[in-house]
Amino acid sequence: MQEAKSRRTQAERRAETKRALLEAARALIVEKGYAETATPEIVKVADVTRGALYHHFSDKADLMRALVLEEAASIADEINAQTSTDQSPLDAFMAGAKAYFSAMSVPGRAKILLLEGPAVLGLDEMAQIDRETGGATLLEGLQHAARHGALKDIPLEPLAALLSAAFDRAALAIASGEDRDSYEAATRKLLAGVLS
Amino acid sequence: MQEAKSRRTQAERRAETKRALLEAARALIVEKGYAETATPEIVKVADVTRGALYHHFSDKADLMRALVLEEAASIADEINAQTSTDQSPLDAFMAGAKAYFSAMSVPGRAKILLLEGPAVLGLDEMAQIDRETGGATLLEGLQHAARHGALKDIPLEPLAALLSAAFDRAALAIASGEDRDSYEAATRKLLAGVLS
DNA sequence: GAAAACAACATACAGTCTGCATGTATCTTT
DNA sequence: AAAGATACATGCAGACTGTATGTTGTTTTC
Repeated sequence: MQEAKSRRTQAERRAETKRALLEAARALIVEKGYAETATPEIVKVADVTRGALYHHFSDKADLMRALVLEEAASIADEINAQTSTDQSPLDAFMAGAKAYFSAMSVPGRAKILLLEGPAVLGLDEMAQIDRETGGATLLEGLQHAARHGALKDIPLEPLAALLSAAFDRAALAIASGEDRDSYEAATRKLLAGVLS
Repeated sequence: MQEAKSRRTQAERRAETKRALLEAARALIVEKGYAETATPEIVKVADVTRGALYHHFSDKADLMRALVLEEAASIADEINAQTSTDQSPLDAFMAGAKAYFSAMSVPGRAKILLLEGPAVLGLDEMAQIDRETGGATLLEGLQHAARHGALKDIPLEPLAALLSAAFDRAALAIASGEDRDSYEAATRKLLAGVLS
């Protein structure tokens, strides 16, 4: 029987401090924003030193990047878990939208992914993360609908981008405490119009 | 005849240094972003001292606020200048959207108003500025359309928010060099669907 | 099962930035 | 023209970031 703290394997040490750092950073950044959250404060909450932070992350933005990647992966997982059986195109889209809104309703997630993330990492890198994490679902849905006759002569990628922006806005509003049903109704109206 | 530099009135002095600061800040922030633009650099380009900056603006964010207000006012002016004669609802919306895209195409403006602004001032303050500057046009258009029968049982404010987000995204894409016609076509599709 | 090698931290420091406090020049008022 | 106000200049304190260097804990090698 070995003591509680000693004799940890290196992998365990790594994982534990990284976890502590990510959780501390998440809480502080959600509360006060990235720019107002200083690294001395993060490591104080995480109960490690700044040396550990800069050992695991190349700089403060890199820590933010790790946070964004985690949240993006969680979103993708939660949406994939809600495997929608095949329905009408509109219902399929709305099911996806609702799953997205639910996943984005996890406290702090919308702020990290839709506000602080783009500000810190830039739109380009956020778009790339979105793509790699599984963000092309919307475009694929539109392409599928287009193959069945609808959306003639409409450029699909721009349309997907616009719809995505609208969904993000809805998610942000819902996360901010606005009435969920209203935003879902507006979302449905938007989708129904596009698919008509 | 008085010398070129001396004998300026206080109002002139104020206006000139404020202008120099705003222009220097604008150029640097557009180029490198707000966080990466330091006040020593701004005053160097503006050819004044940091004392002048902090005399005219309460802090760095306040300078950014002034920049945002200027750009927002310019946008409003440019859109109002394009007084659209009364047309069909869809055409009226599209005329407004195109005017918005044009106004947002001024170099740097989209970055200031849609990226850096929200990051520095927060979404709430940006929304307030938008409202005060004349951003309710979209909602008014929807309300007008609703009075003529369309949009039954659809919550208009959320819908306006979603459309606004889509427009912003289109403006950002166009400002980033994406194909303007494609985004206008997608915008039209979105609007046509909503108004159908 | 030591000792060497390595990974995971801890500490100290240099450079920079922000905001303020205090000093000086320029303009306005009387 | 003197007094007051306004516009700016300079200097400083505190804080923060990133790095360089030192130390502790873990794994590997013989």
